[in-house]
Amino acid sequence: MEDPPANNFLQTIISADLASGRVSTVVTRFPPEPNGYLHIGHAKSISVNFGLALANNGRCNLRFDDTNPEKESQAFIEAIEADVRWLGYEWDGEVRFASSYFQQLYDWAVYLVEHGDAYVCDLTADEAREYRGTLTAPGRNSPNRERTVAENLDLLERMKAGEFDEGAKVLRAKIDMASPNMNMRDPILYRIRKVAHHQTGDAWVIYPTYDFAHGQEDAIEGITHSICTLEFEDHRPLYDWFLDHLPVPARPRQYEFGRLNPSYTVTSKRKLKQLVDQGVVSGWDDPRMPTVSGMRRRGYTPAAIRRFCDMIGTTRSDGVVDVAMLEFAIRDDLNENATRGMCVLNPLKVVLTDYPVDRVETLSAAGHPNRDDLGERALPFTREIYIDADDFREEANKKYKRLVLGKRVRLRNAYVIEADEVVKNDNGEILAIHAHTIPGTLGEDPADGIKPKGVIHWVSAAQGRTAEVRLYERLFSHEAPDKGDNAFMDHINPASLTIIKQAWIEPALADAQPEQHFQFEREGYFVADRYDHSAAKPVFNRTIGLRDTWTDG
RNA sequence: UGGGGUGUCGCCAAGCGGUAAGGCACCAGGUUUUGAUCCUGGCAUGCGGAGGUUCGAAUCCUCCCACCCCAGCCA
Repeated sequence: MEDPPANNFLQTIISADLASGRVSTVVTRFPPEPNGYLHIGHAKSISVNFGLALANNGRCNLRFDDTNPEKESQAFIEAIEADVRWLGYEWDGEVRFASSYFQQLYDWAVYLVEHGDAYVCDLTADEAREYRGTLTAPGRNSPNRERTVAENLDLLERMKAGEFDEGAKVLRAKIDMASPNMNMRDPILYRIRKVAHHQTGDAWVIYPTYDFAHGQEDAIEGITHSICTLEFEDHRPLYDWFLDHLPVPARPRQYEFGRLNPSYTVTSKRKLKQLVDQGVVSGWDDPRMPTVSGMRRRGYTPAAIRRFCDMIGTTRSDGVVDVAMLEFAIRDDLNENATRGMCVLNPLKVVLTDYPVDRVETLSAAGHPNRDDLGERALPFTREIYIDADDFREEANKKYKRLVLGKRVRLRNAYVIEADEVVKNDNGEILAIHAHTIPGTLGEDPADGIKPKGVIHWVSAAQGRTAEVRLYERLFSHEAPDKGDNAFMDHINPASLTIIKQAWIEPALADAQPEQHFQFEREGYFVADRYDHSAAKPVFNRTIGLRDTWTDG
């Protein structure tokens, strides 16, 4: 892993802990709930947790926080494992599950009851909310708060045995209903849910809440630094309270960092799901989705995503990160590593009238302008070729560096040509260009000293192949689509996907393997679609366009 | 109006009492058979605000302001 050592407040804490001897080995964990797909925000968390373990010669567990069977599934578990691996990380040992600690957690619940620290409460959800008080007013004690230990033990056992209906009873910690921290107002430890669990089946009808489970899971696994996002900060006193009141085998500590909020995107599971459900995108792995699987299909690389996470840093402030930074990371990676090729998106035929009709000249082009190890590719040149319609104008000002009637242009990796005439139909639409080659310009400037102003890409009409090309742009046209409740649906970019059914690609590109990355010169970075691409029917997705500083003249 | 946080360039982010790193973006040049890459230069007398301590403050103190999180039997 080439991740540079992190230098942030978490590393500072870890270094101090290592130096003081509080911990001898750093153990972190990435604890997703298997109720959805991983997105760019999770990628940051993964990068932080695995990165810190790696940088300190420690370990990082992958633990599914599966305490709420209603929303979870095995399918999500498998997808998450695949995403973590794809990002380039390997967890320590076997995958862990909170559910495999259910018996231990229950035993600890009994322990709290025995010590007078927890009680069974009969309040309904509505009543409980009312008893809880508000942000500014203290709550009131539950009428069941002073039940005897014996009675609580009996009730808890019967909850576990399935004697009560869902919602009829909960187990709560006895802390302080007047605490200014809402999380300390007798939080719920167990609730009754008579649904099968994807891991434990019908073994349980009561399930622990996040608060009662997380810290203890960390203790069981010997997690030294339990890193989560800022919104859990208020839960830390509770996290510590459980560890203080239970005979846990270790003493983990919780630390929080600021969530990643990229501009022009939404990352809440609810909103992403809405995009999928309403058909705005084709699925969770649609190339426009900020999910790990979506970015993968779009053509982002694990290295670029990791690099991006390093670039943005890890702090306790939460701001909006400009997606331009993510775009920079992927361009930077692909510029260095992607093989070059030529693809004409908006074809305009050019007939080279001086070139023999049946002649096929096999030229050679570098796989990469400054990396010989990426080899060369054969490039057939013929009398009829396609160029992009945007690369020709009948007349243009001096800033236009492409083909202009009566002027010259360099065909990338081939000859310099000069446009002689425009062929139009009755409606005045351009059908083709007639041009001629300038002899001796293969790898050489024109002998007459009249150098072309620009270079354009092209594909042989006779030897090229057609391909479907999907041009993706940002899903949202608003910098902060997440602002407001449902407003994000109003900011969807109607042009986020343009499908070109018949683009022309040079023959070498038909050999692309699914998920292979390319730079289509002068256009951008593209990837052969993970699912739809084949040699028989090539399909490429635009990952990101090339940086374009050309201001039209 | 209770509690917990955060405020350094358009964005991210170093800095931890000694006189504002870096990256992204942007702007201006140079190189270039990709208007890409690459290279060079520019870009905070200022660190949310106001006071104060100090020879000296983004860094310490006081007060104020803005924004974020918390009232799921979600995580």
